[in-house]
Amino acid sequence: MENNNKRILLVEDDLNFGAVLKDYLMLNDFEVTLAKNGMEGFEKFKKDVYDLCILDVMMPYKDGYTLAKEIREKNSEVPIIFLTAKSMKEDVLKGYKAGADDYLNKPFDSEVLLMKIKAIIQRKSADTKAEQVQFEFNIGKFHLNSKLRFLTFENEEPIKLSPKENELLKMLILHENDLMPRELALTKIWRDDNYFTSRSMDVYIAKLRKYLKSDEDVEILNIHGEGFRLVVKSKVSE
Amino acid sequence: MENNNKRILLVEDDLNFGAVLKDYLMLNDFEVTLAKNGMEGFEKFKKDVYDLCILDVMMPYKDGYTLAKEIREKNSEVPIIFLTAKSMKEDVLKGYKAGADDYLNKPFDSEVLLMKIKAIIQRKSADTKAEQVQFEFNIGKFHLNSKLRFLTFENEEPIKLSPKENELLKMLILHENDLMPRELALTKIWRDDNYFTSRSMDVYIAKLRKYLKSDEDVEILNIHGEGFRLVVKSKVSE
DNA sequence: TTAAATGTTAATATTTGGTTAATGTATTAT
DNA sequence: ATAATACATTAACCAAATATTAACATTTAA
Repeated sequence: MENNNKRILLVEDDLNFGAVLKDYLMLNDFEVTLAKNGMEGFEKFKKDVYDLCILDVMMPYKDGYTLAKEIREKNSEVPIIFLTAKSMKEDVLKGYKAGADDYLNKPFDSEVLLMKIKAIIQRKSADTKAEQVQFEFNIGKFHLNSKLRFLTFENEEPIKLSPKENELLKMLILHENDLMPRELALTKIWRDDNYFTSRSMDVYIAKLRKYLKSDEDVEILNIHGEGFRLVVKSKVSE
Repeated sequence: MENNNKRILLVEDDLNFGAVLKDYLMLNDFEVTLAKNGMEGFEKFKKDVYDLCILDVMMPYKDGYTLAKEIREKNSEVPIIFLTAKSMKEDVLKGYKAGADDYLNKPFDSEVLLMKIKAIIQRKSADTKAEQVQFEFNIGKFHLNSKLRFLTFENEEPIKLSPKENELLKMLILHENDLMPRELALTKIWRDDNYFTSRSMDVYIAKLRKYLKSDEDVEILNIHGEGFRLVVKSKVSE
């Protein structure tokens, strides 16, 4: 599996320790965002979607519990693990009350943390799946099921799309009649923007054009230097 | 909180400690069944439905891990908490691999245990409702009894399925005609998602395909990089 | 008119899946 | 205890699907 790695928000004021832990987690195929205090942590949390938060309890300005409460207010589902230096009962209870899923006393073993992370993400993953977004689209006489990666023209046999074909077509449809910037597709789908990925994308545009030929009202236009535009002509009935 | 009717299976060989813990839990409105060893624990587990299992790790005859694995084979959802005297890393890892939801080092604070119990039951109670119930399925000309792990084709002799075959087929059926994500099966059934478990799953898909060959309208399709899809063709009569 | 950008097809590389058999592991029967 | 068994995992090999790169043609904008 490539880009569907789980995203972790790590909030830890000890920069040294934070960096080491981040590296370790990244080695284990997680995408890690490191914030160095509660304030920054909350800003990052609001800006992105995470599968798990690991919060240090003892931090200046805003401690882990306060941060956890704020996070819970915005999102009641995301799993939270506390890192705490003290194994005081009060702290543990306070943590659970703030909505913790688990806690770990420092110093802890990294393998144990890894296991906890896996266990927690696993138990949550089912629910998270519910947040399925939109995956069915109509475009001209075509119908795209982007979950099963099927493109159907009228009543014909569905064409199977590859992951990249599917993602690209979906992104075009989401920008129907509007510019889909090159850069956007490259950074979101190819996760890199350089000469080669750009050429690769052009190859995929060619493939999509071939698929879409059956309906002459549907076309992918190029906007030189900017990106592409999926247009549907004569949208009479709708 | 109306934790009142939650049922807990407590397996603890130290009778004194077990009795005290049981009383404490009952004072907090749980229904508690106490078993004094792994054998008895498993018998009681089979006879009744529990919302949570608390297992001592160190027990004569059958230790907590072994018991947990047996429990997991019958029921992959019920939350399990381990009680362990040692805080050895190996034990903790072993526990998580056996499907633990949490563990506690003895001696522990009863309030902390209570918090954990509440946290775990709360997080599980949502999912548990939907699943768990149904165990008989029809798929094409087949009938699956996932409790007895029997797969029957028309009037022929039932095929006995292994636990993994059974779980996997059930999960496919629950997603009939839709995508069953690889990741879901791996995290739920294999409890880990890596190269080897993924290959293991492919082997099981091959086994299921062999079983399902008798009905040519039933097929397991692959969606490259995503997962599998169980389809039933020509669903004419309905 | 010329460099950069795009269109297109084909060749090549990489990743993922299908399948069978061998190996490992624990349980049950002898 | 040892053999038989059931089940699960790992290995090995091949095939299919997907992605990238190369090569060359065409278009666009300055």
